Amino acid sequence: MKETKRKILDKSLELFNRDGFTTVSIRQIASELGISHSNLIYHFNTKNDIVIALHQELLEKAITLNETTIHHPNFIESLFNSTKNGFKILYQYRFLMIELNTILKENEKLKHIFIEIESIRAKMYRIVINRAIEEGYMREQEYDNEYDFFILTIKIFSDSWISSSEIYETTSSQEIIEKYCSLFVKLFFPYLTAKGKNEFLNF
Amino acid sequence: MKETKRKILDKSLELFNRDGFTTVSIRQIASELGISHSNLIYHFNTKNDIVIALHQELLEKAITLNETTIHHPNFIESLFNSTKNGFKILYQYRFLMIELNTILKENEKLKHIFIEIESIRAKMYRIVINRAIEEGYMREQEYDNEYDFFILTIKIFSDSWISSSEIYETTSSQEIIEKYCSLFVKLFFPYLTAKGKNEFLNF
DNA sequence: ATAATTTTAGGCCAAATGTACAAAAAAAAT
DNA sequence: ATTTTTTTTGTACATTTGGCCTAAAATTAT
Repeated sequence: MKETKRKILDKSLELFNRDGFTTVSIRQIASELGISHSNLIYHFNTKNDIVIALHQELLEKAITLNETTIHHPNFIESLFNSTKNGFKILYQYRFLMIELNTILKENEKLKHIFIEIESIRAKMYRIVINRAIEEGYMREQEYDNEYDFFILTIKIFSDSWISSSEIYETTSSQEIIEKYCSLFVKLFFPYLTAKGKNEFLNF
Repeated sequence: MKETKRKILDKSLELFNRDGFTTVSIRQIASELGISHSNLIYHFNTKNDIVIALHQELLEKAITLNETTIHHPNFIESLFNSTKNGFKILYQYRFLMIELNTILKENEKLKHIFIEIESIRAKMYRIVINRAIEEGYMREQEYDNEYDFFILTIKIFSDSWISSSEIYETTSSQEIIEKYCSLFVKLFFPYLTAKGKNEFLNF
């Protein structure tokens, strides 16, 4: 990637995370970089193009992560690790989640991509849960579609923990990620078997 | 309340919900009402003042609701009903939740109010859960602070189901509210006792 | 070395927004 | 009836923003 393009993406991410996507203008980004706004527009026509590029980056990082952690033998350990890594990456691009609705509203293209990915994620969770049941870590459903609802809950949590932390938390990024990470994995606890709960609490 | 003031609040709510808080300007609200923007400013100096007034309205409705439903004898029934009513009211003011971070970022006053209320809500949930345990509807904690974490989860869900629905759902308001309401109460299911689960599934 | 292409800068325009002020119109008080 | 107060309007200004066009500078290709 061209150096200027790279610099634009880095600075945009920094400013979006710091001041919010909506309030930061293309001109501000250019100004903070010490380049002309025309130059910035030459590389990215609109703010939306920048977001799409940043989102693409996030995606690639997430995919890389997935490939390295998916074939982990132990369910509990794998749950803890992949959550932590996933949360870390997401937090680097937190402006995306904080103003998700606004961003998707004016960016139909990104919205499609986003929904598509969420659907894939849901299927992946379904597979993971099924395997956890087979291996005796999670219990069977106690009513129809119980785990479909659970996956929906997970989805909502994943999409919104960053927004929530932005409002209520005042500690460091590190601590925030750990707190919500821990909260996320605890969502699974009540669905674990005795064996699963045991391993969980030992962690 | 003065008639004009009332009309401004109603129209603002309508436009904020429809087009998003950030994109709607004071001038647009005035224009849609057929009054001069100077007149609008006479009543509400800034958009933030309008939000605060709307939030106040939401609050008053929520408090009224609370007073009428809090002393319900049956835990399960009370959970279902108060959730449904609460969700309905919140959905009327959905723009608040959809752009919560943006709104609170530029409105320190509202942020304090919001955090204060959330803290009260958390305490209320704690009381409700304790009573549910005493009455044999919910099980005891299986590890330290389990219910504190659960309450945090509830809080995050309550703050974000509307944002999520805005992205993924295409059905009617009615159906959306019912869906997420049902999802919310299901969060409690794994923590119920056999007695609780039984009553729950009968509902 | 020169031509072609890519990258960068500067300036200008139109639209939108918040802010401020003065004056008209309406309503209320005396 | 006429003052006073409240409500409403019109207008003008400064700022910001995105969009567009042209030219200069830098880089690359021939």
